[in-house]
Amino acid sequence: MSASVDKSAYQRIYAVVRRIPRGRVATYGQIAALAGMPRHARQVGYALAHAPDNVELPWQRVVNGQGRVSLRSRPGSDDFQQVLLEAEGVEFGLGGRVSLKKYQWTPRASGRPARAVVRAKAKKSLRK
DNA sequence: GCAATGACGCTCT
DNA sequence: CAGAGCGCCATTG
Repeated sequence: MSASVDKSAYQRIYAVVRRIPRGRVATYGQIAALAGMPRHARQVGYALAHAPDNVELPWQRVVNGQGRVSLRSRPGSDDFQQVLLEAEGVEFGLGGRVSLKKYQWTPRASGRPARAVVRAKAKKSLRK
């Protein structure tokens, strides 16, 4: 019950992550925005860290805003995630970087990253 | 209740 | 394009 303050919030994040199609990646901020918390990118990572393994959760498709695989407290896992993504068709750059411009997932699926839309959403929630 | 931490993001240099 | 700094916010000790 420690992490179950508001199960809906975490469940929301998991639902969004589960929604990511294969061969595509999403950023923490994007997931947070889609989950209803624009500025809670960090919390998304926290939620995934506490994510139960009894449910299918493609956390591997979640990367940071730099298109890089976030390092975890456990070494070696970063490589594992990259391998999984490569197996899905996602190509990494030399610095282990992915072209979000090509692989970032978009709920609208217009063929092109609707980052502007996501940004507008976040802006809407910006404090006045 | 306060202090420290963390699978992050954005801006400036 | 890459590296470093500051900001945000919930969870944990």
